[in-house]
Amino acid sequence: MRSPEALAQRFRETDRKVTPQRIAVFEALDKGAGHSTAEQVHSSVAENLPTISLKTVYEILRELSELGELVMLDLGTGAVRYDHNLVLHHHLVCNECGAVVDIPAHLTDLQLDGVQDLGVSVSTAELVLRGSCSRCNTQDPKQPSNK
Amino acid sequence: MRSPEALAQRFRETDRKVTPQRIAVFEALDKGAGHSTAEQVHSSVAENLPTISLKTVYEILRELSELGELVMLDLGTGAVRYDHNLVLHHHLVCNECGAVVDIPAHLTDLQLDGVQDLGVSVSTAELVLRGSCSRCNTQDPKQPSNK
DNA sequence: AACCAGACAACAATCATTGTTGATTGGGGT
DNA sequence: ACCCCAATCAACAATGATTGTTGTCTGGTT
Ligand SMILES: [Mn+2]
Ligand SMILES: [Mn+2]
Ligand SMILES: [Zn+2]
Ligand SMILES: [Zn+2]
Repeated sequence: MRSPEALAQRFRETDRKVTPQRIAVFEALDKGAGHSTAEQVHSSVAENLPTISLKTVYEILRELSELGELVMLDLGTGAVRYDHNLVLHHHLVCNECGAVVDIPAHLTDLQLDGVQDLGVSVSTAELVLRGSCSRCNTQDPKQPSNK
Repeated sequence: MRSPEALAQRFRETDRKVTPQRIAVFEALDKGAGHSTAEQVHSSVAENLPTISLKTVYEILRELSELGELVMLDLGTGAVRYDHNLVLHHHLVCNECGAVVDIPAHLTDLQLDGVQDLGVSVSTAELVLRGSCSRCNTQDPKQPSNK
């Protein structure tokens, strides 16, 4: 994701209004950890903008992903995650605390040898690892960190 | 998945009854293409057993996956897919027709170089490719094949 | 034959997400 | 400063896959 200012400019350029709700969502995403759910974004924004509705948050998040400024991730955790990291990468979902960890693409050599022999053509490749994050790996388990 | 007979034996061994509904689901999975949804299994079984309820199908499928005889797959296609292929492998989801294609694990060199440097430990790695299946790749598009 | 797991109908409930409607507000171009 | 209309709001209803519930009945297994 780009800076809140860049997003505001993008919204103006595409004939969208830059409202306090949108600014607040831009900033929450910018400050946030990076794989928030819509509920989490709403909670975060509502600290300063108590009247914002969850519906509006959903709409802003959808617009951002339609503009390619945000990536919607379905990691099988129940709710969609919104990723502000636009660089190609993969993810690890912690089995203990549910945290989502970025796995840089260059750390995974993804050779698809002979896949084209199946007659298929591949446009995207998404790798989802499951295991333990560094927190749950180091510290004693069952510490409720982020979820 | 193993043969319907082996599953029946497994059910008897674990103090479950081998009912006509269970046998019918075993056989439908055995004959089926391999990545059916619960609805699809129900439709298939209902051809010969018109009175079977969708709820019962869900319960049998859940038992099979709890026993490790079936793999539940969430490929982001809306409904869970039940995979009777127990050998480690990956999947391609066709963007055109929605078909799910098995990608043998040996065709994908999955090197996770330096991932442990992040402090994480990996237990499973699931690769989901998106693109076109061989049918949609070869034939003219928009032919409604399997879904 | 008899017990009880399992199946059944017929629901209600869940949970994330989207849709609706009608009223209000405020951003931004003039 | 004004005005238009996009955007937001509340307050819901609806979606769709899946699970839960309850009370009844049936059929597998011993
Ligand atoms: Mn990420
Ligand atoms: Mn498969
Ligand atoms: Zn963790
Ligand atoms: Zn296809």
